[in-house]
Amino acid sequence: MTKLARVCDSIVARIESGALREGDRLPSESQLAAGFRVSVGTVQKALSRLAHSGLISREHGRGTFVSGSRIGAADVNYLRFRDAEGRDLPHYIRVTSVRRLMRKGPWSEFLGAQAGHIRIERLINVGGKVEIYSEFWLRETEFRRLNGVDHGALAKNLRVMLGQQLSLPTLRVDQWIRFDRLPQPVLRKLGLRDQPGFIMEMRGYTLRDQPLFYHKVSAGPFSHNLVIVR
Amino acid sequence: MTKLARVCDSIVARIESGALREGDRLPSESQLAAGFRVSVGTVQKALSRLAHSGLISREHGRGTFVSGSRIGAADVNYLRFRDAEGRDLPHYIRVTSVRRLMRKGPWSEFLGAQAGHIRIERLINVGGKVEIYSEFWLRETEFRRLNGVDHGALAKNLRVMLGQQLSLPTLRVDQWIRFDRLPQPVLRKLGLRDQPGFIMEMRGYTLRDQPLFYHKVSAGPFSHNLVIVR
DNA sequence: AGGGCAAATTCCTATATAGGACTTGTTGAC
DNA sequence: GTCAACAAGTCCTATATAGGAATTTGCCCT
Repeated sequence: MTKLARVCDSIVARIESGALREGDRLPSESQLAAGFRVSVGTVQKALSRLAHSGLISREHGRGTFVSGSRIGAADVNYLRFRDAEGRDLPHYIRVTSVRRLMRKGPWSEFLGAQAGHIRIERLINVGGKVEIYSEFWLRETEFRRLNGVDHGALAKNLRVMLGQQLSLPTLRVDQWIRFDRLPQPVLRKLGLRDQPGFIMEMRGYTLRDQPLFYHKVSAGPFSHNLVIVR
Repeated sequence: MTKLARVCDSIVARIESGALREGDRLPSESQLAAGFRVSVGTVQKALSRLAHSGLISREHGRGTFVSGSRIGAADVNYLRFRDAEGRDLPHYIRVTSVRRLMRKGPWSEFLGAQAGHIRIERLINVGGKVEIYSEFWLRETEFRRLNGVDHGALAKNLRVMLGQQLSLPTLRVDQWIRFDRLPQPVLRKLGLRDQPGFIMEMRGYTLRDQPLFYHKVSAGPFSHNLVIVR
C-alpha cells in the first residue's frame, strides 16, 4: 500500500467513524503531513483526490472541509409521479417483506457471493394505487446493524437512512433504466397482466467505493405521469 | 492561464487537430517537459488529469497513448427497440428538416445565446412504424463545417459523425430521462393523441469540455419493447 | 534460432522547497 | 467609528530531485 493510499484511507476512516463530521475543517496540509509522517506534496495529492470524488471540498485560503450530503441532486435520478400541473403526488411506502434469500442474481454478483443477502421488499402506493415495486438488497453484515433501528425507518429513503442511522453514507450510485417486459412475480404484485414496464436498477457504493446496496425498482404502465428527475 | 492548463490545452489541441490520432504514443514525460519548457512534475499532473478524463491512457513502462473511442459504452444510454426475444429491431432514420431557428429553449441556454443555432430534425422508423422524434441542436459555427459532408451522413449517429467527419469528438454526455406528457407538435409528428411519452435529453461536450450539442429524443407509448441500454 | 541477462526507456511514488493567491483577524492612522 | 495596511494561516502552482517498478531493447552466449 502506497503512502498516498494510506493517507486517503485514514482520512476516509475518520469521516466514516464520525471523528470528522459534515462541515468540519480538516487539519491543514502541513499538520496532516506532520501527523502522517509524509511530505506536504503527498497530502496535497490525497486531498485533491478526495475532493475530486466529492468527499471533501477545498477552499483556497480557508481550509479543507468535509462535504455536506455527498450524493447530490446531480448524481442520481428519482422516480416521481406528478399530476397534470407538475405537482408531486403523495405516495405511501409499505414494507411487505424483509428476508434473507439464497437466490442468485445481479445483487449477489454485485454484493459478493461469500456473504448472505437480505432483501427489503416494498410496494409504493401513489394516489391510492399501487404503482411501484421496489427491491433493496443489502449484505447480511450491514443489515445486522439495522437491529436497533425502528422498523418504520424502512419505509423511508433507504439510502439516506443508511447514511444517517448507520453512518454508511453512499458516495456514488450507478444507475440503469430499462423499459421492457416485467417478470411474472412483479406483474402479480402490481396487479397487472403481461405488459411492458419500467425498470430502474441502482448500485450504491460506500465512501471507500465498496459495494453497499443493490436497488431495483419496477413500475407498470402509469395512470399518472411518471417522471424521472434529478 | 497556468502552465498546467497550457500543457493540457496543447495536448488536447494536438489530438483535436489530428496531429495525434487514436492509439498514437505521446512523447515521453521528459520530452514533453522539455518541449513545453516546464518541469516533469507539471507534465505528469497534466497527463494524469487528461488520463482521468479518459482522453489518454498511461501504461507503466510503455508510454502514454491516445485513447480509442473516447465515449464508451459506460457513458451514455441508447434507445433500442427489441422484439420479444431481445433482438434489436431494424430502424430507419429520415431527416425531415435542417433549419436555423431563432426560438429560445434549453438548447440556446446550453449552447450560448450569442450565436445562431441549427436544428436537425429527424424521425426514426422502427419495424415499419414511426416511433421516435429526434431534435439535434448545433451551433451555427460548427454546423457550417458540415457543408462538405454528404447529406446522408445526417441519417446516422450524429455524435459519431461529428467526431469522424469534423474531428469534433464528444468527451462526455449529460443525460436526463423523463416520462411525461408530450408537447402538441411532437404528438402530431408521431401521429399520437394526447398521451404521456418518453423524453430523453442529452448535452454533449467537446474535448475541452465546451458545449457541443443538445439532443432531445421523444417516443410515444411503444408498440415494441423500448429498451434503454448502455 | 533461441534463451537469458543487462541496459535503456518509460511511467510511478515521494520528498523538499519556493513563492503566489486568497482569507481572516489585528493593528494603527485618521 | 472607519478604513487601510499588515501579518498569519491556508491552499495553489511549480520546480528539482531521487529512487522504484514495469516494459522494451539489445547483446551475448549457447
